[in-house]
Amino acid sequence: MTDNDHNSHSPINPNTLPNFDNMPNVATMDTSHVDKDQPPFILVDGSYYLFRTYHALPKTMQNSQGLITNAIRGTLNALLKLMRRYHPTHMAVCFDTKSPTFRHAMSAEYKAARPPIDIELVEQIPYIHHLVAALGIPLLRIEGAEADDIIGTLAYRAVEQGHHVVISTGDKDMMQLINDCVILEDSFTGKITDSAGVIEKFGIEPHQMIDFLTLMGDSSDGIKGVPGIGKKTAKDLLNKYGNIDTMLKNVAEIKGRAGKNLVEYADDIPFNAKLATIVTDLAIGQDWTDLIINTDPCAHIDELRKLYSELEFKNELASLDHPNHPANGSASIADSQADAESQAQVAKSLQSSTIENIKDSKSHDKAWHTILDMPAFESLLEQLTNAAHFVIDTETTSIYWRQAEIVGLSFAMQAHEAYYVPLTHRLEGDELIEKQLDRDTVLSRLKPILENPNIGKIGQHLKYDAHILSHYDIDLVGALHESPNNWAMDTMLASYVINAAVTRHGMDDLARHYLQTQTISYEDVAGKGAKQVSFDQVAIDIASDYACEDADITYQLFDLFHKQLAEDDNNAKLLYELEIPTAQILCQMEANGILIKRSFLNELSKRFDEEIIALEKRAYEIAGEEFNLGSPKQLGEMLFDKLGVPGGKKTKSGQYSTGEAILSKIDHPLVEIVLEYRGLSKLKSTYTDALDAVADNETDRVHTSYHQALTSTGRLSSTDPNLQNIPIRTVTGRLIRQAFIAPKGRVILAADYSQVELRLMAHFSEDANLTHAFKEGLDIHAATAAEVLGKDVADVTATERRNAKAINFGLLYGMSAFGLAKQLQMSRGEAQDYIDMYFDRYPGVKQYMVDTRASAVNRGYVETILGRKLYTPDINHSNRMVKQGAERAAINAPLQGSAADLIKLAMIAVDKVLPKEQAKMLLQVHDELVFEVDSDKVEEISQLITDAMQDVLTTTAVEKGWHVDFAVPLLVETDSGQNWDEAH
DNA sequence: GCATCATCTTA
DNA sequence: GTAAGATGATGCG
Repeated sequence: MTDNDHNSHSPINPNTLPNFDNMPNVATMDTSHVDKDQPPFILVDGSYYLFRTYHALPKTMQNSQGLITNAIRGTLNALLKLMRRYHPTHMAVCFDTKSPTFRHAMSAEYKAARPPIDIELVEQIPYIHHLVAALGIPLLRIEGAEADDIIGTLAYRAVEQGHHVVISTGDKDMMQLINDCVILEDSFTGKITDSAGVIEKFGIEPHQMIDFLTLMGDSSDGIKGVPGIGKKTAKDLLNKYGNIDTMLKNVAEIKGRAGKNLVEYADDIPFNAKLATIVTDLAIGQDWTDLIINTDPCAHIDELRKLYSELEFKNELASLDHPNHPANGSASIADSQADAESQAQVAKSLQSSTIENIKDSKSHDKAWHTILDMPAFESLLEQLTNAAHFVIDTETTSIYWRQAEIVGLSFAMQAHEAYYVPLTHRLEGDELIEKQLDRDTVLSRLKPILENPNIGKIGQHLKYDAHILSHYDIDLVGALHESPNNWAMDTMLASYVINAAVTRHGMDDLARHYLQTQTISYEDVAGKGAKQVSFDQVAIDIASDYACEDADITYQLFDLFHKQLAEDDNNAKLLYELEIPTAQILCQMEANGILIKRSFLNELSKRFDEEIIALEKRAYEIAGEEFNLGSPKQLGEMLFDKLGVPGGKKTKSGQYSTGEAILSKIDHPLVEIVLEYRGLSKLKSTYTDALDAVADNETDRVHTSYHQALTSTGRLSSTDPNLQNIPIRTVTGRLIRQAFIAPKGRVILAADYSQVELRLMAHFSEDANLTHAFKEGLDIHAATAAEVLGKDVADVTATERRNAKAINFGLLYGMSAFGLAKQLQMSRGEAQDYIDMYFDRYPGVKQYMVDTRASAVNRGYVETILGRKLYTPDINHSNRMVKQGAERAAINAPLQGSAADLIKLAMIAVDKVLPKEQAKMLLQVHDELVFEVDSDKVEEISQLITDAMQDVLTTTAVEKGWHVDFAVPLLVETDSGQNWDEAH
């Protein structure tokens, strides 16, 4: 099918800039003459529906030819909805065209910022154009004009001539066109916005919308805005001054950053205002009176029939034989016409995208029970014993597992039914509420069931519940029969494996996204902020609803994910063979903790403090006055204003940039002091003081928490404290590492994968040179320098090696010449030459970059070595910067993500062979594992770990069904010593 | 009291 | 240029 241009109109010269000074203003025009009894003139922002429905509706809407039809259906539904609602006589659907407009002429960025649209959407566009035509609705595409401006112009003319207007769009920029007789209606979300709606949403009037956007900026439209002025400040300033002109006249009285930046960026305001303004006086031929809907049922019925059958819109097709034509806007037909399934899909997607339409989970028929007596508990025990699997959730006094005590337990054995067993809810005076069952009795009766490996355990973030239960000497185990590994399902990890990027993986997020259900929030039951109480202070009936809902929702999620995983064998394997076993190991590692030498940390802290004070004193002498050395703002003003040092650059929020990269270029005694001050105060506050504060007072061990469902690539993250960013690069920083020690009779042993991401690059790219270097065991950075410069490895200088190292890292990060130039302090051209030389010598690597970008664009995801799909949602973003960012992330993701897969496999492999009496796994730092090991077994255990890690792809991975023919050797380096520094 | 910015730490 | 988390300063309510 080809696009049919019979509805396109004569071009507008994109180089002719509109006259913004005399632009007619829809929001402020006179509307007293408008007759509201007539049906409104409807202007549809076709481009909005195209993009919105394409991204919001499932891609599973397809015909048997594999054509995705979600945007076609979504846009069609929007049109039909409008016709049903208004029975309009005049209407137009407006689309952008590909040709440049005056906005391109205004801004170079605008010109460059036209990325390709997803092919799956492009394919749908001609169908939409044809459908609009076949429905008898005028379609407007004007070369050189944007849909927004066509709509603005026609809306103005219609109102001028006495008609009221409905603009069908969800684009907030269009709010500037609202007045008494012009409203916006988003037919996808159902939201209608009039003047009151604008005031409610942004606190300003529609006629202030242009100024509002100009001040605040709008990244999606490339409007920069004034730094330091966001939604809120823009609103307040407009309320005070009415408009930007008045604001600028009184700018002297505007305090703070906003006032300062208004002056500084005043010159940019007119330009931004133009970008934000919708044109209302385009020289287009059509008048609203020309845009008549053809309501003759027979006019295009054959065309419609053809389209519906090709698209396989069955119910729409059937409805054509009905006496009424859909273009009549007959409600009875329109309601019956979309087929039930796709209507349901549309409805589902709608619910997930608008909070107002989300169910609350209580609207179901529910059977939620509170267990308060032994007979009821006995009955529950019997059900749990006989269940193949069930959901368990613990309620506790804290979100930190280390200090949490159990308050109650909830269970679910099927959807829509749940049980809560309150144990230690308290009255205000901390007294236990009497009617509850005894905690220890309940736990001891549950213990055999929770420890029974044949009864599957399901939960949301089970690592947490496992920690809690282990406080009470219960070892939570129990898998599904079809998956051998422990725990039947962790819904958080399941969601993470299925799609790490589509949503966060907290239960509230999962309920909203997958079940279209808004759960009771913790704040609802326990209050928020300082007034929040712990769960044992929540009344039992309220707590029971909350806890039962958690278990119920978790069960429903289990049902859903179980089905989804049955259809994707690799995802199931990633969950059951990789993530869940990893979670169990993490649970042990967190519980182990790492011993620290408190006295040493305290000494360091004291030493740092003395040096900091001395530095402050010297700084004040140089500056001539006291100021806060830790304040970038005060430092910037002191250095660049008061002391008059040249080289001041400002950040986007208007203050001087004083980052290390800038300061280290400045030759001034104060700078030296500041850099040393910063280094020391960072070490003191973030490490020496903080570690001492979080260490267990009895055991002197520090227990981090690993978050397993957070990063976009599959890496773990570590918090409270973060033990993945302990210093190593500087001598002083390394002192911190010396505080991490082993207990008497043991040593710290660290094992890390050498150059794992570059090896993965060699594997994926199959580049002959890179592969060769690793196979020969060369110093990879020196080898790169030698290769690129065409000299012998032995002749490579230190600088040459350093540059090669930077380029190797750059590769992993999706490097640009700009970025490399900054890193190496060379010109962009030099950096580009260097990159060109590199790609000339490593053509496989270049090809990998090209292929990975293409894969991300075409499929919407990239894959790791174990087949984990990492989705790249912004890969076709309309903003060029965002898109390029997504491309770099897409290049990096398979490398970083595969390294994460490998270390998880390694943890599982090592855990299996590690003699638990003689060694403990303590930490994971992305490509490194840290252990404490009996001193007399170091050699032996070190070898055990090295072998397990190096052979992981030929042993553990294969056992679990992943067959990877890795292109280069995996190398593990180990070392040991009295502390973590010595072990590295 | 809470959110955001700038800065700095790691792989 | 990728991926994270913690801190102090600052500004807002």
